[in-house]
Amino acid sequence: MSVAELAGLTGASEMTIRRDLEVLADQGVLERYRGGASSLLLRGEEPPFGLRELERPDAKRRIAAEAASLLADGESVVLDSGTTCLEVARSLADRRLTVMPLSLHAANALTGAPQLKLLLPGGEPRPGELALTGPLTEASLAALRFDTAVIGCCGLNAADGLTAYDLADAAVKRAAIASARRVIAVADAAKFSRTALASVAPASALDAVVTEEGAPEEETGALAAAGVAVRKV
Amino acid sequence: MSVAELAGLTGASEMTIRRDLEVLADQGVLERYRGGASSLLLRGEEPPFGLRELERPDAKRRIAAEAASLLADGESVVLDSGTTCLEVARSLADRRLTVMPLSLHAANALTGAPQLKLLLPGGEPRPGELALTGPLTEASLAALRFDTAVIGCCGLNAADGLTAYDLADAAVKRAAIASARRVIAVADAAKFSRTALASVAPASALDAVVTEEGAPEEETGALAAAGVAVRKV
DNA sequence: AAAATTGAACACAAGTTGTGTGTGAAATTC
DNA sequence: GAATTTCACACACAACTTGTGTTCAATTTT
Repeated sequence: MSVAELAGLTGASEMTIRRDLEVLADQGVLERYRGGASSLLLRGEEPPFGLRELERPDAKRRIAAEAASLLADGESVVLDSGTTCLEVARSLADRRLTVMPLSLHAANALTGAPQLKLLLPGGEPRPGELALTGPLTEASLAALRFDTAVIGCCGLNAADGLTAYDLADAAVKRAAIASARRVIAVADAAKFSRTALASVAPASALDAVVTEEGAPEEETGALAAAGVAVRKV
Repeated sequence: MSVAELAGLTGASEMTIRRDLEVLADQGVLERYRGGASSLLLRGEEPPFGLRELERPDAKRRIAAEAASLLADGESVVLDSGTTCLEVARSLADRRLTVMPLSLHAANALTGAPQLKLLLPGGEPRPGELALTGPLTEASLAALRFDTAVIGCCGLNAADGLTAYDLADAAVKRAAIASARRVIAVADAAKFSRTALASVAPASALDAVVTEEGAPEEETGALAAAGVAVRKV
């Protein structure tokens, strides 16, 4: 895509296009070259956090509210990384809970929550995503036992189970699931038609899935048949 | 202090005073009652983070830059909590280092640093301060060995050593010092005339102190006599 | 019951952010 | 090496956000 082409398509000036491309290049979304830029996504990779957060915010908010309603006051919760789980964090701000978020985005959303006991795992924040990963994270999780784990994912279906794009992320999710008595997965409709590289857990490891009305019947039916409580909002 | 009194002193309207008082009350700086508010500081306690960050930012920046210059590329550094250390974090953003910040403020300042390897300890972020404390933090530190620790403090002098207001904080500082080969303290001039509740370490535990020109001669001299390299900027 | 205080709604000013234009410098192409 | 394109800086301008003041009804206090 050339700068002139983008300017023509958007109606913005070339200067604006250049400025925006520079920001996106810094985010790692695209590669800049003289006269234009080429996308670095689209190759089965995950779009960057900033872009994903703009996708269907209303659906995520509804799913998050429903997941939050499944938590009882006083519970201890481990909260996964990702945009949907960040929304869950936001809807937990006024609750009385013990929460361990697995990303700095969620942690920042929860600092200042008056009644919430916030607990951070150690680890290395992945650039952009700010998901905490690595041996420190896994060690922190291994040392604790939570009432509930709220897990996000990149792909989810009965056949492949819960999958993630990033191997380090998948290991953390697995550790979170292992250290929780109850596992709730949050997933919008698009997740059911996707399977990512890293396998996290079979569908049978989940106690409940919160999704939306648009989720394909055959997939949610198969999950229900596997003993997972499916809630559509 | 009554609302009308404050409005008279500042020249602002009562509505503005009320709004500002509400913010400060949320921060825990003061207690609101009908007709006015009373300060919760001034009792030898530490003013809240937001206020401290506005105090002498230029001096902190100079001290931070000097401390940063003492670090060599490639080093592993544990970086304490507090406003001065937050400034150190900012001046580390373009360096090639491994950094473990002990507060979420510093962590947020360093996400996005391209060449920096960021490592987070676990722990509970103290409200406002966002300093990570507790057994998880101490365990994370105990498992690691750093080249250098950059430590802030509430009070520092040759007689009482390095002191902090918060007991949990002091324990974390002690753990950070114990897991580093070299210890650099950063302290503006005011710290030398103050001794806080919790004792962290004797002055002899420090390898270097970075402070400013206004620091009292007798104190810096006593530190130098104890074998501490003192740098004034 | 009367007085004082408060919070909400609206209007307004100031500061911030994003955008466009013009210019000269730098890089690429022929 | 000259011509052309692309880029980056500077400034001007508009849209938006933020903070402030006013008014007014509701609440609390005396």
